[in-house]
Amino acid sequence: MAINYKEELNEEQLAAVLYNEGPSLVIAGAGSGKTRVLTYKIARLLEEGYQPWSILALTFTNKAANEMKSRISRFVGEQARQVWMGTFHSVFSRILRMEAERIGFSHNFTIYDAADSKSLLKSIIKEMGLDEKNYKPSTVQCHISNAKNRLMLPSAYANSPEIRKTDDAAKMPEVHAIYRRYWERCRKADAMDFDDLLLYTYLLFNEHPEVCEKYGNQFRYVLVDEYQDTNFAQHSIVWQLTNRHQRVCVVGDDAQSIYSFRGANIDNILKFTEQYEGAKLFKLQQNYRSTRTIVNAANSLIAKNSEQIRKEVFSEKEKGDAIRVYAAYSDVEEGEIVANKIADLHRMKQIPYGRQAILYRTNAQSRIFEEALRKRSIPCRIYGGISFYQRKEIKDIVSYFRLSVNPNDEEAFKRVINYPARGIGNTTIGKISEAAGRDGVSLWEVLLSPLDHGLNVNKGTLSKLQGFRELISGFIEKAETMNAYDLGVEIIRQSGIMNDVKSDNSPEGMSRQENIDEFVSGIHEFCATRQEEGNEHTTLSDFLSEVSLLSEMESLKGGEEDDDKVTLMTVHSAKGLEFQVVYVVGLEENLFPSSMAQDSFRQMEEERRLFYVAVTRAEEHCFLSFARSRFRYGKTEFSNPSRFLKDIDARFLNMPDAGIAVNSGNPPMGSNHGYAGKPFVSWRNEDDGYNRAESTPPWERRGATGRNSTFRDEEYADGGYRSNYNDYRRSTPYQRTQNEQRTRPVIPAGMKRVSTTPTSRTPSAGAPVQASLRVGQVIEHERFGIGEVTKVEGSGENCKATITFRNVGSKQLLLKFARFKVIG
DNA sequence: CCGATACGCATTTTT
DNA sequence: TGCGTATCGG
Repeated sequence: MAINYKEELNEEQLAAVLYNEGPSLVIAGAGSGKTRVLTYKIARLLEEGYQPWSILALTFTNKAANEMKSRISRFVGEQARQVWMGTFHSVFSRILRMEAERIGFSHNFTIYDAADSKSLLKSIIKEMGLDEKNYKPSTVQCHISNAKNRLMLPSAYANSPEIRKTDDAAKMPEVHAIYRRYWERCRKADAMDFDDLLLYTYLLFNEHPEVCEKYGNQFRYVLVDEYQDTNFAQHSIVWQLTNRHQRVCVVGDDAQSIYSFRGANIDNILKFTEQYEGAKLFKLQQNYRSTRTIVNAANSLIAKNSEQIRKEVFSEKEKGDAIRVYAAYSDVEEGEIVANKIADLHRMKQIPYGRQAILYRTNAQSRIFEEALRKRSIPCRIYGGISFYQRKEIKDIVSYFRLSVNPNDEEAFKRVINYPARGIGNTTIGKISEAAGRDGVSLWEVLLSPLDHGLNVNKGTLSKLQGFRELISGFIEKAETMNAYDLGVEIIRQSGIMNDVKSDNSPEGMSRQENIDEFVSGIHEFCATRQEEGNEHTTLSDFLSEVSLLSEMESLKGGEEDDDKVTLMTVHSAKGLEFQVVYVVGLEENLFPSSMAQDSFRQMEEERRLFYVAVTRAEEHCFLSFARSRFRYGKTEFSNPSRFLKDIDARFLNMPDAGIAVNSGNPPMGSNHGYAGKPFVSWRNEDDGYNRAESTPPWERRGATGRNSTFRDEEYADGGYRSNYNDYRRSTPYQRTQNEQRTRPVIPAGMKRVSTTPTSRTPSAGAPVQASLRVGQVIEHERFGIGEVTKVEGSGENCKATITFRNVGSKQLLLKFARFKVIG
């Protein structure tokens, strides 16, 4: 497919795409087509003759990687599959698995998630006899994580006077010792935590120059998305790979750096042109997303920050409405106001629920909005909460899997040795741990030869341990050859998990059962996909190495985007998204900006960037709101409107009329006579321009008197929307996932579902018509959707077709296994 | 080894 | 307040 770059890109985008004379930094303002530049640039490189596998494109999320992959495959077809594209963690874990032996790990090393590493730290703190009041696992974890992000090994940590001083001051002088032990324990367990994936990559490249050279040569061009979110380790690895050839392009927006609490270092992007001398700077400043008002408002806000790369983001879209600010008495009223507005826009302006989003600073705020929406029968989807793989029942199963692939995995071992209950209690586990620690071996090795390691337990216990050992040994043996799905099912049965869960008929038990079913389907689907792509065999190890870096079941989720629900999420998780209407709520001091940021300049600037991200998510309408009182930590707290409301130029705001506050600041505690319970907020008439707002926010004007509520006539004009009550599905906490309350996937007509229930797969189920597939035909695949056949190879059993799908890009499918129907 | 009760704590979280 | 963890009793 020929790409008309000139036609499809603006001047700056084009320049950034075409530039290939050295390193480049693309500063991409919000909504300025950053992903567009990256994808066109990769397409261009391929056109110029770069081999797909010589291009490395790094992102932070799987979602971003998948998105880019599918966009690129629309240009270049199946070549896109060979481009090295993925998250830092997934790309480098792939490399680490290939090179594991060089750094003392095995190919099958485990990846510890945050919970695993926290649990390990907890055990270590306990073993060391440290005061658990002073040494909170999460704090220690944070220190260690920071150290790793800065490429600091235990020895360097222990030898750094500054760090030791800080730790001493924090009453945690022994963190260096914990770190060292933690490091060793991970190695014994053949496990890496998330930070290790980066740190060990760095070490691998650093200690094995030939390996570094190998990959440096292979990746002739490296691109990085969201560079403002990189930490020092990531920055350093990119440098290791590119410092020789300097063919690197990083894209990001310093104004959207909101992850410093995770180690992101804004200096990486601010100082990029210093590190890469002569790097060319491109600025994408035209915003294609939002109205001029929204863009200008956001500009005026971010201008209040001091550290940033200068840029002027502009929009050529319509002017749009002023940003309205809603003042509410209470959190509950804030919820009602927003819910009413949503209903209003839905009814009066036909704005779908699915294009409206409520963004808040903290997850705790979601509940009020959820309830307000439910009262109005407005469907919503709440993001946040624990992800699928963090659920206990899933983690338990995954732990068995992990153990079957890597029996030295200490956390998995401890998790399942007595689940389901088999009479091996804490005392016994303690003895095993002790023996393992004493002899410097893994728990599993103690189990293999308990006598050699002086394990002192009674006969009964010993035989129980033998039982567990044999159970796992059986799995280990099978893991090498058996298919992941078959073995997975076997493990769930034989371990006793199946029985345990089946015996629980409580609602929670049923939910667990469903999750397990879904997980099993997921494994099945994973194997089926791999098979269709031509991989004969999928082992548990294959499954684990992909799945341990997924937070959701992204890989197998059918598009559920189509259902019309209001989105509720934190501002952090909204980064990268856009909505026609955005409500940024809870704009109060000590909430947004967070109370944690109050005494730090840098953190306050980050909060402001966070607010900037929130506002720039809006395409057409942006609403801001705050509540004067809020129920928090068991009592009602009063608060002041956020300083950020004053940071936006008043020209772009539509403030509530006078009379919000009796006085500026907090109403008298406990005696809110005069306005308690009354809806007092009055709004201006419909948005019609900027210039009415006054420079002093009304709540700061002294002596203003309240006009009584006129807001009902506008906000509660809710006519018909109570009728569809039944459409709304109540969400209960345990149904909440990172992605929503899930609904059963819809099975497209004419195709059999492969894996709703694992047992539903019969030999004949959905057998595809395979005889007559020709280039140019359009098919609908069960998972990948609609696509066009671009290539057919082989015949009969081995017939393999290349299909370019509209949404997921190009895939090679073995017709023997693929499930689809021909539609044109 | 599980359940009940008490205590203490409380952002954001791509991987 | 409300959850997750810690500890004790059966």
